[in-house]
Amino acid sequence: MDFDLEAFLPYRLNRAAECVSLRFAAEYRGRYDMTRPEWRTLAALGAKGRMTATEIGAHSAMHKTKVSRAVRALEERRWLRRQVDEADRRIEHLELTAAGRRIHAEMVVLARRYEEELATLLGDGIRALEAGLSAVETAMIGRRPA
Amino acid sequence: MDFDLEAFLPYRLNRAAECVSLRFAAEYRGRYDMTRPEWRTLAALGAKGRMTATEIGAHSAMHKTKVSRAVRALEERRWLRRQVDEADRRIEHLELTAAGRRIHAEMVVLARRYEEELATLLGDGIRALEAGLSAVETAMIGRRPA
DNA sequence: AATGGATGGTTACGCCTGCAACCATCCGGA
DNA sequence: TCCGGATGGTTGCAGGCGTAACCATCCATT
Repeated sequence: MDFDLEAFLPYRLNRAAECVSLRFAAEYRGRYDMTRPEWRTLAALGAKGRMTATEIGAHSAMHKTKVSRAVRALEERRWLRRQVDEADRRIEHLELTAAGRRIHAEMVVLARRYEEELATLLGDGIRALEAGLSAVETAMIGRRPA
Repeated sequence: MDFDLEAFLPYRLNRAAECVSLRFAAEYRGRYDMTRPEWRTLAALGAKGRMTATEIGAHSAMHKTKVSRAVRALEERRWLRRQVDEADRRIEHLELTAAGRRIHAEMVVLARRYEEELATLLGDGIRALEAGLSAVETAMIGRRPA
């Protein structure tokens, strides 16, 4: 009976993630009209240079349909180019165009600025949060719901 | 350029929340075919006994349309009853029916079990996580995206 | 008593999502 | 060579979501 939703970990995690994430999403949505999957795809490609859709999905923990649609959206803006693999024609190698790399560079600046903002907002708590997230990552990520 | 999405706090928070939350949602979805807003509404009413939709929204950080839909769904299952306020007929007081309280009791058991599972999975990390979440809550919750 | 603004709650619309089914291609074994 | 299963990727569909517009009701002011 005396169960407090306020104290339930999944609930708290969700709310915190929502809040932290939306605050940043508001920045790039307003500027570039991008969705989160698009931003993540851009970030992954910007960092690694050349990946397949499957690799992006694995790296970013996104469902493959999400990746597929994000890739199409980025391609339509000419921020991304596809290249069919010569040896295995199912595979598409993805890479950013010059315009895509330019946008990526701008977004990295935004991201870094937001990281600093978070650091000052959270103070020492940020270290605890990072430690806790590491614990979740090693214990649970990848594990399918029982 | 060398920006690693893997290390970006909003991203990590989201992934952890998704993982922790989905794992539990799978339990009650499978058993009761409930959505998260419905579960949260049930939990809030089970704990407080009698609330209005607006109060539930404020308490659980849910958009009022979410609450509205969850209330209707729970009402259709006869787990919840509405009662129009005599003095102010805009207000609807909500409370669980006997059946609703029964389900709530079952779900509290599930939630507690999951809390224990998390505690063993995360080990000491759970304390760090809770501290980090507290920091986020005091620093950011309620604050609208700039 | 009348009115304009505030409040509780619902709903039409369009966007995003995951599931499942699908297409094309590859590969290993008969 | 042919076939069946596996893999990369796309899409139809149904459902959840937030925005904005909406209805009903209340209340303070006049």
